[in-house]
Amino acid sequence: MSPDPQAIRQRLRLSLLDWYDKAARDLPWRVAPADRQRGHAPDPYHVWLSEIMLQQTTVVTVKPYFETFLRKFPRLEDLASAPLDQVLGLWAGLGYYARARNLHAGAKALASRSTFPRDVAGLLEIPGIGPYTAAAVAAIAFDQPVVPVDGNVERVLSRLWKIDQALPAAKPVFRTQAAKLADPHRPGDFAQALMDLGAGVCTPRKPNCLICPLQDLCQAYQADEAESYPKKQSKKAKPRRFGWAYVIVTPDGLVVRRRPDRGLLGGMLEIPGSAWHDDPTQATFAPPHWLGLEHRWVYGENIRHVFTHFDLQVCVAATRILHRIELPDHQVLALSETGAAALPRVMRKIIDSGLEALKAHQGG
DNA sequence: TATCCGTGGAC
DNA sequence: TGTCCAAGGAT
Repeated sequence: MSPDPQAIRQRLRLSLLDWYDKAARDLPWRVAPADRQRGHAPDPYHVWLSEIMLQQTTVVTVKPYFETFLRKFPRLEDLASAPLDQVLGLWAGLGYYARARNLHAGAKALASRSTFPRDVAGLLEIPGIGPYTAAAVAAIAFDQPVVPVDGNVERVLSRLWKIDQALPAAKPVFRTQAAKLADPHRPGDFAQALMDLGAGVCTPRKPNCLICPLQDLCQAYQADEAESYPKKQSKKAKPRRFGWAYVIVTPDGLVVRRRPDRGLLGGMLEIPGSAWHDDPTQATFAPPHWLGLEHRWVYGENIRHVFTHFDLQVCVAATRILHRIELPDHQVLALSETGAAALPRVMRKIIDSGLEALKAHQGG
């Protein structure tokens, strides 16, 4: 007699929700399962904001940013009416800066509506919300019976059903399997339970199968192959690129400029510098011509930084100039204001390197 | 479908 | 040092 798939899925839901009731993580954007069952609903704004921040980003990293955003923008309308540059400044360091621009556009779109969209179709119309986030918000904020499919859910499913097709090509398979699992009674908790399981038990490396509530259902565990799932397609090697950056300190502060609002570090501030070349011999010391030639440069520690699809190595030169300057396409940022500025991490590294070099050479 | 898009932590 | 990859979306 073959096992009934419906019955297996029902056992899975009960086991996972029972585990979640005891083991749910306490997260600032989450309503605890006990409170949820007493009728406490999460704030859709909080759920949406957290989900945007959590795209490809760990909980530990997101927490302080989430707290800061809620403090600065307690309501959706506060975020919608904020200047974009403030949003970029508060987002600085979190990465994937298109998310910050989409968050701001999304806030405007949401605030212009009479109600927060409650279903996947409505949510998909909001900038920055794709299939995963639409399902996550629909399930968590509104208890719609859908299952968001993220890396955690893919990993859990691949092991449960021992799915051999490789990601990302097999994503449709996972979405089909996930949809079958939707819990009709507690969709929001079920979605969060899957993610907690993936984050804390069914981890990429050394999964803790011995405490897993789904152990008796897991086909990969039974084959002693949990760690070899999910199957993934091999990735291309990352190239390394090279460039120069020029940290220029004037009496009023640092010379910076705004990057184009699309593409790498879109809309963020940067330190003037060369293009980033694949060929290191093309990255030569060539400070901005508008500075003139008589400047004395000091050299900071080279910076290395890892982007998604290339590694970057930047040589840092720094100089202090005694006169004020006005330049088209540049602005001067007071040193006291770099903290709140829209400076991505790589630029902060460059600034630190340059300022350190200037300090080391002072009076020397 | 494939590529582009940050950052930090674990191993 | 290298490698993986984390609650993905836009194009």
